[in-house]
Amino acid sequence: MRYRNIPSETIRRLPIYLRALHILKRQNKTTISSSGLSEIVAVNSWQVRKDFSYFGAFGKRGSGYDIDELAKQISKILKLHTRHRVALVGVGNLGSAVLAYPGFEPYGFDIVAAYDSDPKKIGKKIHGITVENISELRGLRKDKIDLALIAVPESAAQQIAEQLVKAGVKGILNFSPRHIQVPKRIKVFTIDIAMDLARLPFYIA
Amino acid sequence: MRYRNIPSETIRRLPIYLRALHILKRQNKTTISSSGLSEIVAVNSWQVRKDFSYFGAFGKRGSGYDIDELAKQISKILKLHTRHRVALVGVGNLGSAVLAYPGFEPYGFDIVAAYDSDPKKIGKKIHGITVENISELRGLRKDKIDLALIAVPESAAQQIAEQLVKAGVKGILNFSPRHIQVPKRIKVFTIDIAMDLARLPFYIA
DNA sequence: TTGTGTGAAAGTTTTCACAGCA
DNA sequence: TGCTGTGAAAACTTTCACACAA
Repeated sequence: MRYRNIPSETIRRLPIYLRALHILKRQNKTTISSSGLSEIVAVNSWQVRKDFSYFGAFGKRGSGYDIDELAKQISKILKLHTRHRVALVGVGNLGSAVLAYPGFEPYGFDIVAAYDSDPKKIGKKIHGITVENISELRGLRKDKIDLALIAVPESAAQQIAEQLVKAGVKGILNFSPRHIQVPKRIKVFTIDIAMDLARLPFYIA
Repeated sequence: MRYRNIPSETIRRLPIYLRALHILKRQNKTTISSSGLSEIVAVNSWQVRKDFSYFGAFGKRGSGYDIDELAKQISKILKLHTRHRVALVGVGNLGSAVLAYPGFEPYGFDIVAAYDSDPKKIGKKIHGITVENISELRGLRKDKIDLALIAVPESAAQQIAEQLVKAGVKGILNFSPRHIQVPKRIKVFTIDIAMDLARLPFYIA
C-alpha cells in the first residue's frame, strides 16, 4: 500500500503505539510482536499490522518488530523526529496543569512560551516559564513556534485562535469548550473534557 | 430508523450538539435549523438531521428545531436528564484543575468526592471539596457514585481503576497516559493530551 | 416556500484469511 | 514453525437527493 489513502483512524492510533513502545523500552524489551503490542493498546493484532503496512514493512516474519526501529519509524511518520516548540495561551487552572504536565517531553514537545491577560500573572514564573502579556503574541513568529495550546475561557478562544494564526501558528490544541474557526490550512484539535464525560452515562447500564 | 444500530460516531456528536444548544439558549434563541446548527458545530446539515433521525423526528418542517425541546431530547438519550455524582481520584496539578473546571455543571455532573494518597493533601479543602484518603475508596458505593475521573500518575492508574470497579463505579474518564483494563461492563474513555498534540505535526505542512 | 426525514449510493474502516518469508 | 503483510469481503459511516409536511 505504502503511503496513500491512509485512514485518519490509523493516524489517530500511531501515537498510541508510540506510547506503548516507550513503555516497552523502559522495560528493557527489544522486540515485540503485533499481538504483544495489541494487548497493551487494546487494538487487534491484524489492525496493528495493517496500520503499519500503510507505511512500509517494518517487521521481521517470525520474530516481530524491533522496538527502537519501530518507534523511530512512527516518529518519522508523525514528524516527531525533530523537536517542536509550543506556546501556551491562558495560564489559569487548566493552563498551569498543562505547563506542569511531564507527558509532552517523550514526544519531543517543549513548551517555550506562556501568555495570559491577567496583570497579576504577567512576569511571574510558573513551572519554569515566565508568563508574557497576551498582547505580545505576534512575537511567536520570530521564536519559530508553530504549535499552540489554547486554555483560555470559551469567550476568548476564537479571538486568540485568530491571533495565533496571524502569528504563524500552524497547529492548535484547543482546550476551550467551543469549536474554533480557522483557515483550512491550520489544523485544530479540540479537547473538551466535559464532552467525553457526557457520553459515559449513555454506555452504562 | 428509531433507536437501532446507532453509529458510535453519532453518540460522539450528540454532546457537541448539546453544547451548541446551550450557547444558543444563552443567546436567547428559541429555534434553530439543521444548517444553523451545522455552522456552529462544523458538521454538515444532513449529518445533523441524520443523527437526530436515529432517535425520532424532533424538528418541524419549514422552521427547524425548538432549542429547549431538542436539548431535552438529547439529554434524555445521553441519560443526562438526571444529575450524576462523580468522584475524582488524584488531586495533583491536573486533578485540581479538573476540580475547578466549571464546564461539567451544564451537563449535570457534580464532583462530590476527591481522593489522594498524599498525607499533605488529605483533609485539605481544594476548590470546595475535602480530599479523602485513597484507602477510603470503597466508600463510593454508599455515596451512590457511579462515575469517576482518574488523574493519578501512570504507574498507579490500573490499580486505582480496579479499586473503583470494586467500589461500584460503572464509567471512568481516565486522564493518565495508559490504557487501563477493566471488565467489559465498565466503560472507560481515556484522554491523553499528549496523544492529541502528537498527531498535529503530521497534518501541518 | 423552507427545511425536515430518510432510503439508497458512495466512501471509509475493520475484519478475515492466508500466502510467504525468516 | 511463528509471525508479518496484504488483497478481498464485510461492516460501518457519510453523503446525496428528493418526497413531503408546516
